[in-house]
Amino acid sequence: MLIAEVSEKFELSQDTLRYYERVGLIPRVNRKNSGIRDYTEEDCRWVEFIKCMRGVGLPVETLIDYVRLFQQGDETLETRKELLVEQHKELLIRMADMQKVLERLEGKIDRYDQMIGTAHQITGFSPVNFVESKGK
Amino acid sequence: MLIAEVSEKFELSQDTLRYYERVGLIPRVNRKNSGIRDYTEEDCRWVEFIKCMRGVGLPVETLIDYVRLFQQGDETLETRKELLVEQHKELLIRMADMQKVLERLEGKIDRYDQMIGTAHQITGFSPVNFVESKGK
DNA sequence: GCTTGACTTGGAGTTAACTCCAGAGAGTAA
DNA sequence: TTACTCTCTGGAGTTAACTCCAAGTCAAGC
Repeated sequence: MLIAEVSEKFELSQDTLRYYERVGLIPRVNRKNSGIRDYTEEDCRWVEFIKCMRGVGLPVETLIDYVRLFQQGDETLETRKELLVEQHKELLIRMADMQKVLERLEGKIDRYDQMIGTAHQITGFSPVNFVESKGK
Repeated sequence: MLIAEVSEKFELSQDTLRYYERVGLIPRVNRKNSGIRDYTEEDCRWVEFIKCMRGVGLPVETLIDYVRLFQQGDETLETRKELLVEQHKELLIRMADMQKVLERLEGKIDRYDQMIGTAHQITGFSPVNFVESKGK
């Protein structure tokens, strides 16, 4: 598979694909005689995996570590697992934070709805204290 | 309240607090005669709010818009609400993505557990296909 | 009056993660 | 052969969001 096809398939620019390979986010892709990249199915799976993980913000550094460990073979199974467990933990924390913000936004939106509904009656009422001061 | 106290209280560097104000992430803080910032409770609430929103990745640009709209008064209530609704929507999307990744990581971790448990029996078994090829 | 420490401003520097570019080579089409 | 298209590499440039720095001000303590 040529880089143009992989780029199309995963909606990643060719530059990004080359960058991923250069920094070690995916293992080195084989070249044809002419030096042109020829992506295998396996390569594509790596691309998809990395795109997915980057998509939710796993750090490039960490993913590079994972790929490096992977290439070192079975001795690193434990370490790789621990790396994944750590990332799983981080994700959980971030999702909990987001859940909190989600609820906070909902509260704020509700209050805006109320204010908009009665906006003409209560002129001079400061939105500052009403909206911002709740749940300091 | 002095900048040092606010910095301490919210665990944001003084530079970050000044930066937030400079770019409009929080409204302008009043100064004493000597020119030194004197944060009110209201200012602190803004700092907390912005820290919280930035913490889950809402873009600086968007939050600046929100603050700007806020300062324009009641005419922007509707717009502000829409902005919050949009961010709420985005958060939901991101959380759904993260949920998927969470499950994917769990699957991967399970497979690593299996492999580690039987690592001595199955020598020569390639982790590449076993771990990476599932659920292409 | 002088030193010290916290604060000010404007502007430059940093970091992460791409993104773009110049110059060159290979393969195909006329 | 010439032109065109796709790709290559190494390196420079960009963007977002801080982070650091130099030079200066001010209030308090000695």
